[in-house]
Amino acid sequence: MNKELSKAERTRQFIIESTAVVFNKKGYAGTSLADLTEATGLTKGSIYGNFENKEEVALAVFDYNSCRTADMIAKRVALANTFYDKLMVYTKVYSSETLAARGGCPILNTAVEADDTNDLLKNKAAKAVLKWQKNIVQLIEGGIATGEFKADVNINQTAISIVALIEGGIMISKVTNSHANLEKVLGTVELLINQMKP
Amino acid sequence: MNKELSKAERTRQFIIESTAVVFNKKGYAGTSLADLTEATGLTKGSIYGNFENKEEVALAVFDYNSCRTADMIAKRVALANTFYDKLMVYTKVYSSETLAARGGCPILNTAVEADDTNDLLKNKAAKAVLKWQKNIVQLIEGGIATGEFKADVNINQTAISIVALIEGGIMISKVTNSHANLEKVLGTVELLINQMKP
DNA sequence: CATAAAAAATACCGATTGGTATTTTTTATA
DNA sequence: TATAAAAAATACCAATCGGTATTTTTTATG
Repeated sequence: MNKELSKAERTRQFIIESTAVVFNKKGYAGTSLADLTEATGLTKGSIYGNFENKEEVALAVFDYNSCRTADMIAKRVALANTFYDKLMVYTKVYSSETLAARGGCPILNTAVEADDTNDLLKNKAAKAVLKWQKNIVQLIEGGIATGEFKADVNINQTAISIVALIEGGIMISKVTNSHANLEKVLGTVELLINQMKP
Repeated sequence: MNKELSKAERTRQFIIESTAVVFNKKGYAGTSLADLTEATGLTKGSIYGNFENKEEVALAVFDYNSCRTADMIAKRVALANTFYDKLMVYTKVYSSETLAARGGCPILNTAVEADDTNDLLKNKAAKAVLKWQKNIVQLIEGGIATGEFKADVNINQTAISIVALIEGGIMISKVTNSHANLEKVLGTVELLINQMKP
């Protein structure tokens, strides 16, 4: 009786999901194997039966964490009718405080920790940033094609600046314990989007 | 013969300066005492004769790292004649790649690592962010007073957004190894500043 | 230059780190 | 339900962790 996934695959997924928050909060270096056994209720032997080492767990967890956010955004973007509304999804998603409870944005956390210490994690974070930027670029291009946005918009600069604002805003709001700060920054994201209108 | 500073004070400062980059690159959890002895050439006994523990070194290093940047900016701001030029200093300082060589912005690095793990470091990072924002607010207010900027500018939102853009831009450019990305983001900072003109 | 104080080095400590070899338990299938 | 394979637990490992007590060296001063 195959239940779609083998026992090993289910355990692997269970480990990833159970340790996703602790890795995002404590970082790769700050998370110990004891943290992993505590979060999962499993033993070291079991974890090492499913992963080669701590790094492999961290890499899988990053994929899980970043895909979680990306999938959620993609669904909301798909539901919006105009390219303007699709872009506005980003301000609404990050305005809700669900991300903070899970330790903030995994891209930001991983990028900042790994950029001088771990190339595999760094590359994953870099790809996630560029994919995000690319998605915004496509939404702007779509809006230009339909006439929602001006044709002379600086597409790449606007896209990367939206990402920078959101990530910077998350950092600021988390460290200052002030959601109001994030809302101000998201207000500027909205401003950038509105300025693209003809 | 007192040379201004006692031997202990000089050693303390030597430890701070010698470990400033390694702490900024590897983070608090990722930096071991072995890293500190290696960076200083001193022994553990010597380091612990001048600091109570690793945390106290990290706290002193954060102050040193953040003051270094803040002092450099303050000097450049003081030299600029208009409030517009004073604000533009931020885009020029972060455009130079000196920060990246030292592991990026210490405020960003510390805020992201410590926000869920170390309250003392987190509070220091938070204060540095708020002080930075306050400085920008004062420059905008100065510009409004002289008529350089419009009176109806959303001061706090603009100030916090400039900080968010720069910090987000640093994260993106470091993780993607692309200084061009930071320059695009700094272009948007310039845009925000220009939009305040009457 | 003798001497006391201060600073740095040495030599240690128990606890925890990431990781593995082996045994026990669980699972799936014939 | 017997059995073999797979998965999880146990028990262990050397190395490193942050930290300290003690000894040696350096420093400043009378």
